[in-house]
Amino acid sequence: MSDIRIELPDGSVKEMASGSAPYDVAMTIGERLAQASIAAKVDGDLVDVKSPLEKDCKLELVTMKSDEALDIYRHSTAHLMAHAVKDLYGDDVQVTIGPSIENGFYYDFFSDKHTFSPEEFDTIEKRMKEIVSENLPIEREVLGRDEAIKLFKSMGEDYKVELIEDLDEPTVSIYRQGDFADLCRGPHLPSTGKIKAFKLTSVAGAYWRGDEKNAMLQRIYATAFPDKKELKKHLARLEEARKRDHRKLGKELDLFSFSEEAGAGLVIWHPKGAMLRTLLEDFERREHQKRGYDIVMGPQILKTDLWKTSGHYENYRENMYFTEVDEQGYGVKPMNCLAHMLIYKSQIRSYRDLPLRYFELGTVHRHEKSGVLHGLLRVRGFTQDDAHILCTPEQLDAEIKGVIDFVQDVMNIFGFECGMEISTRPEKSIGSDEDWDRATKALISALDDTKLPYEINEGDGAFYGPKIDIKLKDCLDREWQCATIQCDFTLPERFDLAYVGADGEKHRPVMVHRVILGSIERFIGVLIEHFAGNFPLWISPVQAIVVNVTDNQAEYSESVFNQLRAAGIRVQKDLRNEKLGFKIREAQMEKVPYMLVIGDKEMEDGTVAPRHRSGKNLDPMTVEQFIEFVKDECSRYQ
RNA sequence: GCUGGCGUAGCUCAAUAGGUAGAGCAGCUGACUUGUAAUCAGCAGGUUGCGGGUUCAAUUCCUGUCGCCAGCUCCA
Repeated sequence: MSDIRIELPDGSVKEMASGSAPYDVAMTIGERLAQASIAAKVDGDLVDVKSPLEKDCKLELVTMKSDEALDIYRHSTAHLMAHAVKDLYGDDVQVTIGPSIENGFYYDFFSDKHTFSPEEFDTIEKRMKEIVSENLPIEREVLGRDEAIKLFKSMGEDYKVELIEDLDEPTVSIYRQGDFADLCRGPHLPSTGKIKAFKLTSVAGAYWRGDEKNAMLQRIYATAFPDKKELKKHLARLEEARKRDHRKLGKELDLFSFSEEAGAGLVIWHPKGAMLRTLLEDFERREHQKRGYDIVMGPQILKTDLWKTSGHYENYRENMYFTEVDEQGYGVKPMNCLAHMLIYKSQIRSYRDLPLRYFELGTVHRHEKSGVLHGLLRVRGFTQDDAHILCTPEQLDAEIKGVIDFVQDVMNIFGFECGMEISTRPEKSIGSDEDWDRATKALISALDDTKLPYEINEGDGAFYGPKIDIKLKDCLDREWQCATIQCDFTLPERFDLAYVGADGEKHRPVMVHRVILGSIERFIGVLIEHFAGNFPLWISPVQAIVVNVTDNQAEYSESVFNQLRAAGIRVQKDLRNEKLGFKIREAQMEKVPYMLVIGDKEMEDGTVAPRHRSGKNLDPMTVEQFIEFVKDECSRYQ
């Protein structure tokens, strides 16, 4: 057998017999490296440590320290779980697929005989641990297509058969560990004994191949880490995240509620929540005015015919609420664009008028499927900070840049890091190539200017134009779209919008549809979790609370309260005959930024003793000083 | 919408071989006049989400419906 030349990352070259495996190469370097190697990269492709090398190549060993390792580790743990499930339930369940995901993996099973429940997790985990301690070798085997189909048919694994039948390959690989075999591209850990720490977390339904027309499978989610310490850390992190869940905090801080009687997905804002919302809305109006937007307002319902003109009746009807009075049909608005179109059309527009930027805090209603509702993050009635920019094609570029800047300014103010995505022309779409090209380039160049990373989703744009989506994460790392910037070629067309150009001819304006926070509801939801309810002073519904030590200071406390309120501070008072510690505790749980303690000392000196919710005490100061102090801390934004 | 789980006092939760509900906190009343995360005592509080069924008897079993949770699908 001839020798092959294997180049290692440090540039050195090993001469090995053809057919040697990466494991053998590792052994020539050291046994510890060989034991630590869980896979290898051959000319950039991931393979098993035991897969034979046939020709000259570049080799890189993959240990748990490398980025790819965790994926492989979790994928192997998914096989381990499937193995355990097959051992326990045999032919009652069929395996399908089980990829690694962030922090762990899942595996989808089909069964019409057995329904998994979390109570079984212990049993499954126990069996998994047994297989780990058996330290079974995980072996790759390459089969011909027909052979593989025959094998999985004999095993009664219909889903695997379907997968192979759809594969356009002459051969497929399977991985065996003990008597368990699974169709898989690999690579995998060399043996089950390498798996150290995992925990099944939940079970939920999932459609076969993600299509709701297909069978519903049972998906078991699990988390897996290279060692127990990291697993524990991850579970603690999840626990911590649950504490800042906006649905929990919303109730505890008395911000909002939902009522079964009112209807699902309809937010009821309590005084503190409504205050928070009002502060954000005021902020938005100021910021939009600064940037040359005109504030407009449209009606809540518009005639059905108009929704036909816009195309919503045809494309969006299932999501809309309709009503009929005096034989006239109306649609409750799911979007704000219609009235904005009408404002544009209310007079003849010159190119000198453009760009026009119409801004509306527009409340819309959409009948979302019941299963998707989620606290404030997905509701049926919400208010968008919506604007439509109508401009000439030449102005598009600058307008988009302006919006991106706007989004960045605002996200910086709140301290959000956000992920950006750009979506390009889908197959089914309208508009000329030239329009799409111009708009897509405008979006890309604007994003390039920000120097921030972004992803491109080819063909994921709306049918009417390309878009940029900006996503924020909730406390459990689920992403939610907030800001979005969309170019639209349909509406100007459908509404026959025009402007008179310098040439005296009619031209079609371009429309940009954009939101900054997205929906006030969703943004507040994310905001609550981001700050864990400890809102910055400028948006805290209650900024300070006056707390007296005994009845003796009641009158003075009352006057302090009145002064603060008159100065525009959002202040409350707690003059109950309770111990100071008790009152502090309550204010603390309400996450009030400043507690103004007033005892005999403060009363005599004409001061207050502010205690910050962090537990830090400020030096006593006069009421005037405190007012200045608060105004100063808020001054950047209001 | 789909799959699975769940719905008990304002809140957090108890109560299974079916036998008409119990605790803490909050609330109310009283005492205590208190210095930075819970003072004590007493009182009151529920047609067990809602409708139907099985049963001598249903919080518990069945069914429909509304809502909530996890995920899928879809979207701000």
